[in-house]
Amino acid sequence: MPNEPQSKYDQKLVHVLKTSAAIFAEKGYHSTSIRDIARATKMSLSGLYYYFKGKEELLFLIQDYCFSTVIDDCHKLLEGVDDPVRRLKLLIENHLYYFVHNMNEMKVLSHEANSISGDLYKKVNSKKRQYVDLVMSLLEEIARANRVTGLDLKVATFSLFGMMNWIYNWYNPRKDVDVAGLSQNITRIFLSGLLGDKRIEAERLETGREAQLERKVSIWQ
Amino acid sequence: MPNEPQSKYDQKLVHVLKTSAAIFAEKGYHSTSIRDIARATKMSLSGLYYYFKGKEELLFLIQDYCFSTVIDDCHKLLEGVDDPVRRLKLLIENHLYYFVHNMNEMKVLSHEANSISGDLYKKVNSKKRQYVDLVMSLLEEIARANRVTGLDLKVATFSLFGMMNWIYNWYNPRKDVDVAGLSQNITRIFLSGLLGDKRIEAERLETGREAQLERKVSIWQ
DNA sequence: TCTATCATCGAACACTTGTTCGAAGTCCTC
DNA sequence: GAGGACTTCGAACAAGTGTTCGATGATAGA
Repeated sequence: MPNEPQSKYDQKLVHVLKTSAAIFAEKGYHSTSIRDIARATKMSLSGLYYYFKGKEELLFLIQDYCFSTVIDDCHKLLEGVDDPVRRLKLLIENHLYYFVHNMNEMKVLSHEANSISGDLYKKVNSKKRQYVDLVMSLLEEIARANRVTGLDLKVATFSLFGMMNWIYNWYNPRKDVDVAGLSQNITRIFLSGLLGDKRIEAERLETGREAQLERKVSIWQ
Repeated sequence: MPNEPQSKYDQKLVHVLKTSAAIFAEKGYHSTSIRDIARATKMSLSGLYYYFKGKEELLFLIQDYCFSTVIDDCHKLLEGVDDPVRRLKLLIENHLYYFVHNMNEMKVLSHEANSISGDLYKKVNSKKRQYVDLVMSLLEEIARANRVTGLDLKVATFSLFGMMNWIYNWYNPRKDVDVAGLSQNITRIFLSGLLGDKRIEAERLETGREAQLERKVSIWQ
């Protein structure tokens, strides 16, 4: 997508994408019809198809552009920073910053990850994998430097993504802490959780209680 | 749902619910047609409607029964345990235990939370609120007892749920750590994150870099 | 002013959707 | 084996879906 002097075409495309993202975020991708989007953008049904080949490409354009921005800015932000802890902090901050300021698009990116298929899915997902790898290697570095042992780094990585990406389910920018506060809190929990107390690591869970209660495995009994 | 000698009716209903949950988990609720379910259960389209009033009630039955089991067993497990930290550990363990052993149903519960509406939505959500309150009050207790300051407990609460509920996006029971390991890791990260290092709390994020890079607010520029 | 590209539209198509309804089949009890 | 409840089914319906197509404005460079 071009940068400086956005053409009339680009402006309108962005308008379509923004509006679509808002509706997708509210009703979900599959429950949104092209007619819904036509109504919201005040365009005709067929007129929309001038801007995308099909509904799935519409979803792709939102996801891809949104995610690309997050990643690109993340790399810019990390440039020249060597300390892995500092790098991680900046990554978290960047991620949450975009999440909060583009909740619709980020929700569509997170929640509709599997609503896309084929090559378009592959395209988004290869970027996603890169991003995950970046985080995981950062955690590895931090863990090694701080002699963290007995922690599964894949669990740690996706725990962090879970904390960050879950916010579209509860966060209300008007009622809750601001982005800075959100970022600080999550960073603090995760980072001191990562480096944290060996006492907690050592303590075993009392699996005894499980058997004691003869808990079902399947909820269906 | 009755317990001991399940009637033929109940057995078949459970079969329908389990099969539906599996398809919902794979394709998503809205992209699943009743015809898909008919095919998978080897029943006729209209025959299914003997077991539920409509597609939405089908989703409700899965979500409600699944969540009720998790909560009921959680309360049983916590009964007689006073130490809030121990209570939290057991809650996490219970939650993850059911998540891993009933991934389909728990994914449907998490991912299709907004695919349900009206009274059925209210019913599921009032339980959800109770469950969230239980966790939040547990965290409050722990934070007070350990003189944890400057931590937003709502952020902490939903960070925990994010860590736990996100697993349907990545966890593979055949490749990754087992439930016990998963539970230990997440408990360790969150708990030592909660009680954790004051140093991390004190450290301010370098918001300077933000301005330096004149990052956009909206990704659409 | 002519013209070629850009942008938009109404109408229609082929298809899938959730749901209903009346009629069968099946089972157990008397 | 008659009667009644429980269970299943085929066929149909009305509504909504994504997408296409040919035609019509708009725009701007020659």
